[in-house]
Amino acid sequence: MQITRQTEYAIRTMLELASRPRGEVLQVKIISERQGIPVEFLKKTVQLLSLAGLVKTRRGVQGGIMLAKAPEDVNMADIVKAIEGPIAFNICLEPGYICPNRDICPVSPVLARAQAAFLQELKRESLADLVKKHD
Amino acid sequence: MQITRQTEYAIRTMLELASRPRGEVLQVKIISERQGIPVEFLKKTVQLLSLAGLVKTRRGVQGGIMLAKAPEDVNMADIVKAIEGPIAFNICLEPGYICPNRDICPVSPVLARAQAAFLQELKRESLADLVKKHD
DNA sequence: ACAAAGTGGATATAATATATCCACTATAGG
DNA sequence: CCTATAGTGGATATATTATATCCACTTTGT
Repeated sequence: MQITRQTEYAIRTMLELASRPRGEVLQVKIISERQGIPVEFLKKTVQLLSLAGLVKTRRGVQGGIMLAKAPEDVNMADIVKAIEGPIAFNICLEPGYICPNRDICPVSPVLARAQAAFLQELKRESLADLVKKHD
Repeated sequence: MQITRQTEYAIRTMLELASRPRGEVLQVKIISERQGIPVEFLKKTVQLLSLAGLVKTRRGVQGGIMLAKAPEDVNMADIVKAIEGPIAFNICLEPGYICPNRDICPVSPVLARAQAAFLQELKRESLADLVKKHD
């Protein structure tokens, strides 16, 4: 019942990027040093962010990563989902899962609502909002 | 980012109990058979429920467990907390944890709100509500 | 006295999260 | 065109947590 450390790394990385002038690239190595995150692990994390379309990457000399969208257009739910995949507070809520006794089980609707409430709160908060508070 | 299987076991156990006449005791073994839960594991789970004051237990012959409160007075959050302990969506929200850079980190308040929204939804649903839907 | 049923501790197994290693590809600059 | 840089991707190791099992013990009704 926790977000993973990797998700936190991802959030911190996005905050780093968002706190810089738009379009500036930042090396993963630099971020890892500044945030105390193991480089190799952060590389994987960044790949997930990239796959989700949240960051753009550039290889080679002078390469690095940058936000793919304006900080106003990225919210916390986006980041969490990018790392953890579709959120499912219980197996019975996972996409594609068919509960053997879904007709009589009253639990999944409750969890679904709780989950929706959770995600909605995360959606309300954009990266831009967070950076603003950061100052 | 999931409730554990043990929490689901606990919910199902509470539902079993709530669906019976008030005051009736039910053996853990019976519940485990009916719900397809490993007995020894369910025993541990029941102990957590007992510790949290959600069920009463009786040892020896004719023993078993029963609800400690009326189904109207137990909600989903109670059960989840009984098994998972205090909910903390991130380390920085754990009771007693002091974030090294809490003054500038904008993340924890967001997670705290999301978490509160989640718990509130769970609180809204009593065991009695669920049993009603069950029928 | 005995069998039933919860208590409690120790341990094993499985699953997942976290971290590391290394070979590879793309790219800017000399 | 060579080289150093920086992301890509796969394989593997380690740590942590969740799940499950084993067993000796206590309580209690008959």
